[in-house]
Amino acid sequence: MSGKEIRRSMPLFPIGTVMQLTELSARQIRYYEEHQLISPARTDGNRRLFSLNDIDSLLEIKDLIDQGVNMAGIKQLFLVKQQQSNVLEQQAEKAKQDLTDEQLRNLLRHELQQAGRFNRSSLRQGDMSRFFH
Amino acid sequence: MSGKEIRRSMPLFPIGTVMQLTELSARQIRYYEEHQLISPARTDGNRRLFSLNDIDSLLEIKDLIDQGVNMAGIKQLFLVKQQQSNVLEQQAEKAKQDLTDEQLRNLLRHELQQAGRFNRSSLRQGDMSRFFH
DNA sequence: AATCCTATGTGAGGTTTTCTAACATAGTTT
DNA sequence: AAACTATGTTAGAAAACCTCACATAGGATT
Repeated sequence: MSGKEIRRSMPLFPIGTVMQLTELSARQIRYYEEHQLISPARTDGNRRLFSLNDIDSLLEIKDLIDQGVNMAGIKQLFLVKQQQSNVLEQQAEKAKQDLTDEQLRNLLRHELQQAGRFNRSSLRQGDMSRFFH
Repeated sequence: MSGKEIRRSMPLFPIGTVMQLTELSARQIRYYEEHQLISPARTDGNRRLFSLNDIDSLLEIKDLIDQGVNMAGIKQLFLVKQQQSNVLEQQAEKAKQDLTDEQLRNLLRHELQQAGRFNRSSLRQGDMSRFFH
C-alpha cells in the first residue's frame, strides 16, 4: 500500500463516466456492487464515485462475464487474486528482512526507479493504461 | 498528437471532483473557462467534463494566481507555452525526416518503450503525477 | 477621494444526473 | 414447471450542476 495505490483508489468518476469507459449499464454496475464485486465510494449526497481500481475491476468483470463466469465465480476469482497478491507482498516483505544492508540499498534504488510508472499486477491484459498513456 | 494525448484529453471528471482535486471553487473554475484558459467538454446535458489536461491547466492557473499573475498574463503564458511545444514538435518531426531507416527504427523502439508511462512536458513541477502514480 | 475593474462569493430558479425500489423478462438451473 | 440469475425499465425523489444576476473587497485609474 504505497502512495500510488492510494492514488489509484481515489474516488473520482461518477457513474455516467464509468458507463462510457466500461460500456456497462448503470444497472449492471449497481448489480455488481450489490454483489460486492466493487465498493465505490460515495459523495456526501450518496452518489457513487469510482476509482481507477474500480474501473479496472469492472473491466475484469466484463471480461469474465463474457467468458460465462457468474457472480459467485467472479467473487471467488477476486478473492483468490487478492490472496495471491497478499502472499506475494508478504514474501517480498519477508525477503527484505533477510537482506544485507547492501542488498537493501540496491532494492530501494530499484523501487525508486519504478516510481511514477504504471505497474498493475493484474491478470488482465489491457487495463486502464488504455485510457491514460 | 499521439495516442497518449488523446487519453490525457479524455473528458472524465465532473466539476465537483475537479473542485476537490484542485481546491478551486466552482465559480473560479467557470470564470477561468469564461476567460478561455480552459475548455472542458460538455455532456449531452450541458454539464462540464474535465480532462487530465484541464486539471493540469487549473493547477497551473492556481500557481500563477498565487504568484500575482492576472487572467491576461496567464493567457499569454499559455499561448507562449503552446507555441513552444508546437515548435518542439515541429523540430522533432523535421528531425525524423532527416533520419536513415536504421536510425528511425531505433527511435521507434525507444518511443515504444516510453509508452504506458506518464511523460508530461510541463513547466510545472508537481502535476497530475501526484494523483496517479 | 471617487470611480472603475478584477476576481470571487452567493443565491435563485431550472435542468440533468443519479439514487433506491419495484416490477418485468429472457435464459438457465433445479 | 418453478425458481433463479442477470439485466431492462420506470417512477419519484434528491443531489449536483447549469446560467444569470447581483454583491463586494482590494487594486488601479482618474
